[in-house]
Amino acid sequence: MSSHAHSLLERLTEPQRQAVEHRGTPLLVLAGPGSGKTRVITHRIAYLVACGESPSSVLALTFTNKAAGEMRRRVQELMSGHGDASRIVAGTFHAFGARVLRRYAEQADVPSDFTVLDTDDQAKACKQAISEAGEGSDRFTPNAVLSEIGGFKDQLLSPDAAAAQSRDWRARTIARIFAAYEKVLARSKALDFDDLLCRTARLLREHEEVRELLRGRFRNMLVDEYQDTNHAQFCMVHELAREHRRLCVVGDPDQSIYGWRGADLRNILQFEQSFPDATVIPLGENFRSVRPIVDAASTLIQRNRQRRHKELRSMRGEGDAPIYVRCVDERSEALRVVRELEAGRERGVPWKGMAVLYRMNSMSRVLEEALRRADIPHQVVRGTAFYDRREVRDLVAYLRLAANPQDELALGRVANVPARGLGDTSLSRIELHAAKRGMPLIEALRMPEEAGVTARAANAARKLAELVLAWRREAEGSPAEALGELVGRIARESGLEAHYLQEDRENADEGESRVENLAQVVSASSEFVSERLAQEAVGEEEGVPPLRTGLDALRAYLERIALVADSDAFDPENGAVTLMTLHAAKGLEFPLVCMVGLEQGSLPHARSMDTPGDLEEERRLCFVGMTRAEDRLLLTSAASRTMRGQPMATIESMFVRELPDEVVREDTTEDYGDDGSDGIDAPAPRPGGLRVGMRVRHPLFGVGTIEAVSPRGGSTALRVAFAAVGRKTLIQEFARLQVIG
DNA sequence: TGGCCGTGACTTTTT
DNA sequence: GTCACGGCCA
Repeated sequence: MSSHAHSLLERLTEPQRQAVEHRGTPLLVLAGPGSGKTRVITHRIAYLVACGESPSSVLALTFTNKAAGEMRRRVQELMSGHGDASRIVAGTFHAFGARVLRRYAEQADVPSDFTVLDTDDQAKACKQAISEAGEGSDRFTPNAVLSEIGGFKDQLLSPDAAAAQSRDWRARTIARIFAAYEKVLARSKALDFDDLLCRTARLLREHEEVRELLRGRFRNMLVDEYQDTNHAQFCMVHELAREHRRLCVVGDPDQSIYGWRGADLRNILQFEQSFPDATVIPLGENFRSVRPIVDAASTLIQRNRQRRHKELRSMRGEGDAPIYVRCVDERSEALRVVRELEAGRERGVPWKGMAVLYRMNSMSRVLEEALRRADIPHQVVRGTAFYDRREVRDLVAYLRLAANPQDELALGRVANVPARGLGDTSLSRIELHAAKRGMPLIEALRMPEEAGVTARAANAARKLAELVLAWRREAEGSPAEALGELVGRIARESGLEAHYLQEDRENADEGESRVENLAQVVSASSEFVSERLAQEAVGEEEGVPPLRTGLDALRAYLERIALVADSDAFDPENGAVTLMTLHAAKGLEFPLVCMVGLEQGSLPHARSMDTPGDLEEERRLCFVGMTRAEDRLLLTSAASRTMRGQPMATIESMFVRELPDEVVREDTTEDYGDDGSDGIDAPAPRPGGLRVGMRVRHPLFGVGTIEAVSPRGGSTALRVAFAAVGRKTLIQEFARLQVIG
């Protein structure tokens, strides 16, 4: 063994070392939270290479780009010159699938220059398919259909196969819509995210020569977050690894929280059935959290039936027990959180070491408001990422058109953005005409008269087609370096820039400017290209074709943004408290964590309370949240929570009762809204609770006396005489008045 | 064609 | 409460 290989085994615990060293049979590492999962994977890769395996024989699959990037970075560090880390293939399942499909496009029966649809286009394509199948979207909502189509794809079923196994009318209809959907995608030369997996799995299953080539190349496989794999991903892994069986998967069934997205827990629970001579190594030592936090989370998760037994032990020793508080309402809850964060700050925890977690994005609002009032710097990890914003997607749609003028979905999105007189009626007329004549839509746009549209629409259509084709020519004729200029030109000539400039002006308080976001796309594209060209110069990323023309660059950039969601935008270096959903928190850790909304209906969520399997997933979600905390964990619930504008009495989460007695139940009678400070956050009085003569406190005006109460429209107007500012008329529902005394 | 208004729906969302 | 979509009217 080389000394470098030897040194890699130092500073690992015994089970970690076993997992790194193990050879010869498939390996399942059951890695509890904070047990050094990433450490094991990265050390294992570096160790394999140090023992003489070629870096290019290593394939490491992850779910997120962030995880893949982190893995590459850490492996590189560990290898420190012992071998070429850049030849290791570490990427997401989807990116790997896309790469294989492009390479073996012919065998996979996909166009080699396919584009990848985002969720929005997927919905549009689905709508289109529903209507092409002759159904109304009243009976079949795109989202419901899409999730069934996703299910078919996950099971590697073709539309025909799906139709063949349909029992009733509804299933047969959905299979027909599925077939229509596949046609829409094919016309646009597009694949959706599920295609990247299922088509790769089918390619590997059906084409022995491709399978053998890839098996020969990737003789060392690793899979991260194995509990989140779906059936198609399992097939990809199984096809590649079942012969050489040099496979190491790492995961934790207790942290499987994506069942609703198709993750199949059986993949990890029944690993030994799929790979009969498998070895299993549990990692139960937790190096992240203090003992009472680990114990509380562990007690909770033991209620689940669908799990593999694993003792969790804190290696950090004693610390504060988690605290649970039942608050009056969500505002009071938010204030309790604020108090906790401020106390943490006083103990020396930096803001960035704190997180507030919730089940639903809609719960962030009240928290944001409270943190803003308390002047606590914070960032919300949003559901809608940069590339999800309207203006960005509009520009991206134009870019896609330039790359692929046949992209009907992109065209449909921006044909009339900004408004150019080419509305739905004319567009569908032209679409119909194109379909009849069997010509690409872009060609039909150039001769709109044939479709019989108004002169205004015809003019707009022709201009649009000419624009798109001109961009396309420029893309082909310009060097890759000039991508930024091309993107800038498209932003300008499409009219988007002027359009959003106008909108920015009218909407000064949008917070951030849409035009600025467009400019960000321009700079992001040009940064992307220079990065890629720099990599090419040093010969990194083998097997990826070099970028020559602007068109190559444009395609590569589009692929990147299709496959890179930007939860990657989460920046832990930012000196701010992080607000995010429990799902988004997976894989992260913070010294101080607040988890809000522990109520029946929120956690567990109302839609997941009735079936035992779903309920267990909710419990795992709670487990994941709790185990993010290193030193201190605050759990809260609100006795009353406003949902859909209505205040509703809530029932404490069943998970609270499942926690051990050691968890401190804090005094619940305390009202954080009535702490005598400025009264800003006092809960509003119940309607009708105010009477003439009452003394009240207003956040801005101070203390006063109610002089009159009168109904006005649907609300109640109050005349209040304030000591400091005199008489004011206030609307009761909006003025957060607090009754004194 | 396009804008405005009313209705309904509304977990989570690695790619 | 908020957002998105569909229908209706100018």
